[in-house]
Amino acid sequence: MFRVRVRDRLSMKKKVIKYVEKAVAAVAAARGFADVELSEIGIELPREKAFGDFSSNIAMQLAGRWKDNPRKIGAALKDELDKETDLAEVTIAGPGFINMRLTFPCWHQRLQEIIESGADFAQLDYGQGRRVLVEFVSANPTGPLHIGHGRGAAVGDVLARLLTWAGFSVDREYYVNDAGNQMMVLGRSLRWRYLELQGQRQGEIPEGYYQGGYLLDLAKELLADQGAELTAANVDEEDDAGLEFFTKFAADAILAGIRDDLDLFGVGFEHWTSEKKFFTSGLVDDALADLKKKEVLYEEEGATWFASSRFGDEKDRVVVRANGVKTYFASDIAYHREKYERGYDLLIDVWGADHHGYVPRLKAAIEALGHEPESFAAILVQLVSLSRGGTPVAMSTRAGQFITLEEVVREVGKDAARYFFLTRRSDSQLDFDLELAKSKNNDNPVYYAQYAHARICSIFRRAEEEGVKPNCDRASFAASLTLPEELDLIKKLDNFTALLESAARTLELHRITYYLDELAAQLHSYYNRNKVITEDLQVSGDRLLLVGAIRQVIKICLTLLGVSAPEKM
RNA sequence: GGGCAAUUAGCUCAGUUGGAUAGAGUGUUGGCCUCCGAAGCCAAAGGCCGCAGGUUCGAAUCCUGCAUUGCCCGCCA
Repeated sequence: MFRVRVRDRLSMKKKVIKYVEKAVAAVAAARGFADVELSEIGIELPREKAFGDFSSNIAMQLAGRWKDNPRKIGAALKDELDKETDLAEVTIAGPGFINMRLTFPCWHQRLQEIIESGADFAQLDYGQGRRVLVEFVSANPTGPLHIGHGRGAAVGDVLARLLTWAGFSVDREYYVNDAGNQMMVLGRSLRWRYLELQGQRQGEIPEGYYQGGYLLDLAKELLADQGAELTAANVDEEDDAGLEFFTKFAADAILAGIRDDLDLFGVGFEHWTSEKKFFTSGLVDDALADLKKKEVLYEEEGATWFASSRFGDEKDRVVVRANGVKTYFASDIAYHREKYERGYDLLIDVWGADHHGYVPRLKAAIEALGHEPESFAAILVQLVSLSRGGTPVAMSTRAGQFITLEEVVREVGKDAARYFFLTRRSDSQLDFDLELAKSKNNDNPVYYAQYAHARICSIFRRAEEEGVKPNCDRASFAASLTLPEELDLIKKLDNFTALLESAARTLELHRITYYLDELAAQLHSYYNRNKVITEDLQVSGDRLLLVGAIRQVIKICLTLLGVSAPEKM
């Protein structure tokens, strides 16, 4: 495998931090202060453009420590900063903010770096090659994926894309919950449908069984394929000896359907891991033995408990029931233990938000096993409520009345569905309106960004017709880009690395869609105000550089989101 | 009863480590195509950042209490 080279050099912010650090060190030395905690230096993008490109509150921070007036300290720092040739202007404002403005050539050079980085721009070495396992969807193979699973799928997949981009080595994993009671119920439900088809059962399917119509379809399939081969033992409802056949048939078929749906949604997995494997291979026993060795298990009332409360959980949890059956939690401990053994440095689980109470106990287990609690993160994904043109659509998994992911993707398209799921932070509730997501010509947010991309492509097609080319001359590169909105656009592009780093650090994906939306808005606004292709060759050539760089970043964003970047719409 | 989270414009939501005059979309009202794509742009109106205290140069952001809402609290998975 080739190693991805980090092509982005310094973002402007990091450059400015260096200047400020240097100035602080100089002033500190002059005042006889030895060490200053330089990590505390904060550089911000001011809200008001008039304040400059960057601003620092360091003078106010130092004021307390040095027992001096912040504006005085600011003035001393300004004297140092004025020596930097990249800084066009340094001013002290308000209570002691230091506002800095960079020179035009400085920004033009930054644009050049961005363009030269090409499709790799803003790739980070934040992850430093550490191995991450993102586990998501992991829906029980008892029915088709619904829209809630779709959100989890989008979040997990984009998380994996983002972390890969940020320098981690990432694998995606689907944990197949193919052990336990619900699989028995699945088998019984299919068996009942099968018998119904043969006229041996009438009326409503019993309470507690899976009611969805997909089981009836499966039963038909089963009857057509191999119905004749089923023995009396297979269909004996008194004795579950033959149940395994139905369970396996249903689970395999449903899992295959799930794979197809995810494929349609643009989501693939490196690993599909079976829960059953953990019981049959003795991995659960190994994990429990490990915990026992660490002296965090005890017996009480016939059951075996894990002392999770010692690690911050609110109470201890049962791992082996009094009847000798190991709990789901026990297999989950074994599962996560095995993930670490496979060599992953960081585990990320994407769960439904109703599982939030489960986080402390799993974290406790991870800590008890000797791993850093920070090496595990659970991303909680809130429910999706579905509506159509403003009126809610009722959903009930048990009653089998729900809109499947497949239906949604076929109706609104992969791009719109994915984008919609990522416009809000994952732990806040989301209303998904089918009509809105489907609308192709007005209110749909996904088209806003795609349109910006297509629009730039259109400009380039036009430029080619007119024989105008981007300005590649190093001496005059981008030199005519001096409008405030042009500099704002370069700043926005410059800030992309910081944006991705914060998204990767916090695991918050909505930051990408917000950034993309803002960048597209700036582009549209610029386009409406200024013509890219003009009589002036230098201006046209420079503006093509700028919009070309914007197209590049929009495409990176869309790719990270798994959304297409069309050249025409 | 205990725990976790949330509360920002009519509605849906952003708001990096505490920073300067609080942001977007949508909705409402009014403008912009003889001009590179109007799936776009511009402007106006709209706020006790749930309430009350505290911390400090400075709070939507941190702390405490209260109110309201959602979720979780099984030897289920």
